[in-house]
Amino acid sequence: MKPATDPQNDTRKRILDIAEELLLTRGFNAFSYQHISSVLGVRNAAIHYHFPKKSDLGVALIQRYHRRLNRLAESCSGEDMLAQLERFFEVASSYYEKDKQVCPSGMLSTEFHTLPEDMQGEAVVFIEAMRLWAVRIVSEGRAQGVFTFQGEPETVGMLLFAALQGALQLARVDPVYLHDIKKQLRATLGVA
Amino acid sequence: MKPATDPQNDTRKRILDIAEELLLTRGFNAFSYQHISSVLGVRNAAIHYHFPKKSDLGVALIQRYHRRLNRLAESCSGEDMLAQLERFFEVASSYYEKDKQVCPSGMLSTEFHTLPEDMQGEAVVFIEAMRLWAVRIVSEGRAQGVFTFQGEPETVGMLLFAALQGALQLARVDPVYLHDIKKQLRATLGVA
DNA sequence: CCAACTTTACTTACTGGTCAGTAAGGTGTC
DNA sequence: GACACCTTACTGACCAGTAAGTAAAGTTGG
Repeated sequence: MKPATDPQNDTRKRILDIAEELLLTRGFNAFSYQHISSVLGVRNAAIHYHFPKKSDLGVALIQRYHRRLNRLAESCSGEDMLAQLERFFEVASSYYEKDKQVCPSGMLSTEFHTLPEDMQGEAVVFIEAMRLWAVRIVSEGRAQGVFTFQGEPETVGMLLFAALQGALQLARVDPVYLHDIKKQLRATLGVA
Repeated sequence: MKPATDPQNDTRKRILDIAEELLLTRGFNAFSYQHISSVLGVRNAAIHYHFPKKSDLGVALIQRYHRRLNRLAESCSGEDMLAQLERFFEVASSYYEKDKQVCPSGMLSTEFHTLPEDMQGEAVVFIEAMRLWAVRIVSEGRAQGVFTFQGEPETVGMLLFAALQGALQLARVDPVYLHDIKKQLRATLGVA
């Protein structure tokens, strides 16, 4: 039985929360420990206590995304495929609605070349998990006769993933992208 | 009549060429005037002579992309729509083949929040021009009966644009994305 | 035609700021 | 008294940007 504000993990969790927001709005190269510590009201070195290197923080962030993804994909695996598709869309929309964030895969793949090696490794497995989720939705959706489309489920899943990633980024420049591309993806999957 | 190596513009052009490579591989926030000057074999301040602020360099880069886009879109406007679609794909592929670059719109929209204001303005009009090119190809292609698809040409054009942007980024993590998404886009447009 | 100037395209040298990361010390809790 | 969780104080690297100087090429007036 732990108290509401667990002293053990509270600061660590708040660091991750602030870092997540900074990662998805500014990018890994464009935020600093100063940004986090000033929001948190602690000193710089306090962040280094919990995450000695910035890449430790980055790896922890990606692993948290990965755990969330697994939990979400599992939790909605019982729903019908149309609902699961909308869940996929909702994930994207929820990022946009929070300060026009992009999705983690969009930021990580774009910044990939400048990421520390340990983060690159985590990013690869996380992004592969994202791809598999998209492919599974499309694949099962067609098997159940809910989706109809040209091409293979594997490539349509990748199209779904890549298009939403691009839409979230382009929505920063023109908000219509997110709505229009979700609408078009429904049409492409034959559910419009 | 000017010599092959125009002393007037040679350095300026070489700065833009090196900066372009750095922008599309590392991102605007992740390259410095030091990177450029060391490659060019000049001192840091020489870059500042040609581009006083880093944002001046950024704006010049985007404007050059925009001019190139206009030239390319115009030069292939006489070809049949299938060829124009392949031109669009070739632009994406050529970025990937050069050190796994992403497309300018992908980098600029992802980094949008951290870009200087003058660059943001240029990025908006450049990205809008990209969108219009994609929409025009899809729109004319369907009008001519070359493409058949579910949904509206406007949203399919945006899907084409966003999906390729995402594919170029994800190709850094797994090279299959670029090929598979091009293939799927052809299928979605009914030309497979 | 040439001397005096102006301009172009740099250089060296520097500033002030930000950055990740470290070392050593303090303080409260089990 | 050991440990968790911070603090202050610091280092060295990198960053964009500036100021002042310089060498060469171009321009102009006599």
